[in-house]
This record gives sequence, structure tokens and C-alpha cells, in this order.
Amino acid sequence: MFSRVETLKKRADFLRAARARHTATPGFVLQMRQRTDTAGPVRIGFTCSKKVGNAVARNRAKRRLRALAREVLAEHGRPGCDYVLIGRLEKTATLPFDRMLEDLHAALRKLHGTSA
RNA sequence: GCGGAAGGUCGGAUGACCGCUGCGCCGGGGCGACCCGGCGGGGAGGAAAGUCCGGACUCCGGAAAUCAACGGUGCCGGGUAACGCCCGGGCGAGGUAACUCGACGGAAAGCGCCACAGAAAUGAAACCACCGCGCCCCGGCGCGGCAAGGGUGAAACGGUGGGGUAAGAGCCCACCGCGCCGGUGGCAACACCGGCGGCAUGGCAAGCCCCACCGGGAGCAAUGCCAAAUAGGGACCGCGCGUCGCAAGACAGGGCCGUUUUCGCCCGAGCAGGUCCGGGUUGGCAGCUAGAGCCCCCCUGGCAACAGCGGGGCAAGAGGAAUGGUCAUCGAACCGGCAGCAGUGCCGGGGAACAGAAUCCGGCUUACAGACCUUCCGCGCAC
RNA sequence: CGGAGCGUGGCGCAGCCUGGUAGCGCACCUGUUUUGGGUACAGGGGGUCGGAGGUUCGAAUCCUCUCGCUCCGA
Repeated sequence: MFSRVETLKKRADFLRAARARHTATPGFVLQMRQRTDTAGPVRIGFTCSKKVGNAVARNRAKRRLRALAREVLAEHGRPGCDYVLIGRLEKTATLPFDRMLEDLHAALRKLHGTSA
């Protein structure tokens, strides 16, 4: 791991990422924003609205998204980028983990390819 | 065996790999705050929920008593830090029973309301009917008596039976109900017994209210500190220019919870006291987890809730918010098939309810697939 | 996390405190007026009062529980 991974905490950062590039898969929505400091750390945020369910369902969805990000974005994340993973109703908690890993790789290829 | 009642416990399990977090230790780096790595042992619930009550704690302007307003509680006694909670008792209701349920003070302190229907909805009164007398066209009318019967309504001024009467009526009597007085038992709610009154007193207090008791307000996003940044601002309010003294200070005087009183504190010639606006910061640390703590056992007191002594055990502290992710095995409910009179057994599928700590405790309420334990009641059968 | 408030026809609101009739505006339907439409006038339909339980003879209204939504506080 050559770049540190930080957690996104500010509401303003989430709003900026929401206006940037995004792509959707059955299990989640991925947003990506290239910051001005291109050598900075990779930053990741997680969002689950009340639409996902009650507190138990929201926490479980966020934990699965965090596990996905730890496996993929730590190595394939681009420095100086903010990523936001958004949970979806039912699917985020129930889809097979391998399928979501593939989807995340595909989503990263799509966003990196178009923004390069 | 079937059906039921009460109380309690648990609420998926095991393993592997990869992670998060705070605590302790070790090593390294840094002047330091701290950062990195390794190891060890912790890491969601019975409701963590709803936020419906009661506290602890903190601030508001310090405390006690009192009155008023407002809010709450409401049979009696006890338990508790406290409670609207718990335990025991009383009364009422339901059930064959075990047992369960009850916002369960006062309607002769006062005000208000009781739609429609009905003669009349609480001062009493009288539509039909009943009875007596009078009159006539023999069916009614007039006067008087009466309130038992009819009809209306959720509710009609005690109920049943007998006597009585022109017809009736607590008009009289017995029993029941109600009220009052006395006695006995009980701390009390209340119960029982005796006597008296002839009955006056409809319902609603989850309408106002009366009585008794309780409560100052706001809340951990409280509050305190540090750093950074902006400003060194503006407006208003409070009291004021007293006496003695060289001064410190003291005394007048003033201020401090809605009222009053007592004490206490503050000001007392600038105090730089308070409030608001404007501007800045949306960082860090503390509060922050050991306290009326929970559980188990023995003993003592108590019917019990509970209290006391002793012993043992357990106790997460996050902060865009950790307590997990993936895989494998085992697996309850449920579904299907086969066997059996049945309890059930075997095979296959299936893959776990409600739900996530946010300052902390004591309760209540609500949600919940199922599994297990103890005690008790009724019925049936056998002895 | 803590604290306030609101749920009534399709939409926006009264009525609730002080219990017996659910009302107003826009919208909708029908008719008249017009060559037709709009406008105007007349008439009409449509509401489990968020849900459950209780108090009462009777609940949109009073009480308790519950569901959903909105706002405020460092």
C-alpha cells in the first residue's frame, strides 16, 4: 500500500463528490472526485440514507461497503481522489460479495477511464 | 392425556483467514503534542427502541420557609435516592377454578352540560290512562284526586311481596338497597352487628372545580478549558454620585427566583456587572464511564416488595459514530414425501424474531420467530 | 442525542380549548347563457377526521398507546 486511506467526514466534501462523476451498479452507487492536490491521500466516504432501512440495515450496508473499499480502493484508488460509496435498499446487504467486488472494479475502470 | 393460569431463563453455535476500536506492555521515531509496528486480554440488548415518568450530574442568579399561579398524582398501608414504579391489603368486575383486570378521593361546596325523542332531563311537573262528582246528543266534556300502569329515551325521583284504598301512592309492614347514629375488629382503606329515618340524594369531575400530597427552570448539542480566527466594535439595561476615614474598610442606599419574610452574597464614584446585535470558529481536550451498579450464594428481620452483614463473580466506551467482513460445518421454525391408530421416527428442501449503546442509573410502555424450566387449576382415565 | 409542533374530501385550511350539525376556498360533475370555448349563474357528488384502545348514552373533539411528517438546538 503506497498511499494512505482517509475517511471522508465533512458534509461539504460529500456534496462536492455528489456533483462530480458517478456510476451505478445493482449493489451500490460510486461517486468520484479528483481533488486539486493530486498527490494527496485517497479519501473514502460512505452514505446510507433512511431509504436503506432501519439502523440495523444501514449499519450492515455500511460495513459491507467498508469491507469492499478496504479490499479494492486501498490498492486501486487514485491518489488525490475522493470516493463516496452509497448503499441501496435490500441489495447492498444481500448481493454475493464476489459479485460486488467485480462491480467495484468495473466501476473504477469506467470512472478512471473517462476522467483520464 | 387434554385444556388452561402464574413466574422465570435463553434468544443461533463452532472454526479459519482478513479488519476496526479503546486499555495495558514492549520496540522505534519526534524537542514535544503525538505517530508507526508488535503482543496480550476486552468490545451491543432484553428490549440498547419509544422518550412516557423518576433521579444523579451541570448551568441559570445562593438557600430555607410561605402564599399565589401553573402542571401532575389520586382506595389504604408499606418499600425505595425518587417515582405515575413495586409489594401487601380492601372494594368492584370477570372466570367452574388456578387466577386476572380496574385513572378506584369528592356529584347534600358551587358553576356548567344532558342533542334527538318524550308530558317532563332535576325546582318539580302531568300527555295518555285510572278513580270520584257533575252535565249531556252515551260517547265525550268540565272540575277534582292520583302518580301504580302505557309510550319516549342511554338515563324517568328506590326494588320485590303483602296490606290498604273510590283509584292509588313509603300511606303502612317485611326483606333488600340507601343515608345517619352507636358498638366491635383492623394502623388504615374497610368489614360485621344493632338501632333509627321512611327515601330526601339521576348521570358526567379522562368539563370547570373542591380536598389531600408533590414539583423553581433548562438540559451532556448541559457545562468547563485550550487552540485558531475576527473584533478590540455597536446598541441597551442596572445602579449611582451620600456619610466617617490619610488609606484599607465600615455605614446609609441599591441589586440578587412571581409575592412576602429570614439568612447569605454582590455593588457601594465606574462596576468594566448583565443582555442583545454584528463579526469569527464549526477544531481539540475534559465531562465519559466504578455507580443508589448488576448477578449468584449463606445468614438475620419481614407475609412480600425490600433492608442489613459476609463471600464470590461481572461490568463496551464510539464520536460521519468502532463492537465487524468473507467462507466452511452444524443447525430451530416452516414446507414436501414415506412409515405408524397415535405420540413420533427417517429422508429431502430451507437457513433464524424484534432489533444497534451515544452522559449514566431506577421504572413503565411498545416490538418479538421460537426453545426450555418451575409451581398451580379444571376435566377425563387408571389405582 | 435532546426539545417543540402537525396529521380532517384530490390540494390548501377551519372546526377540537367549551363532546351531539363535519364547514370554507380551489379543483371535479351536470344544467343554463355562447356558433363553440372561457367567464358568470344555478344545482350536485365526494371525507375510515393517521391507526388502536379507553372514558361517556354519544368522540374529529377528552385520556392513553402507537405510526408518519415538519421544525429548532453545539
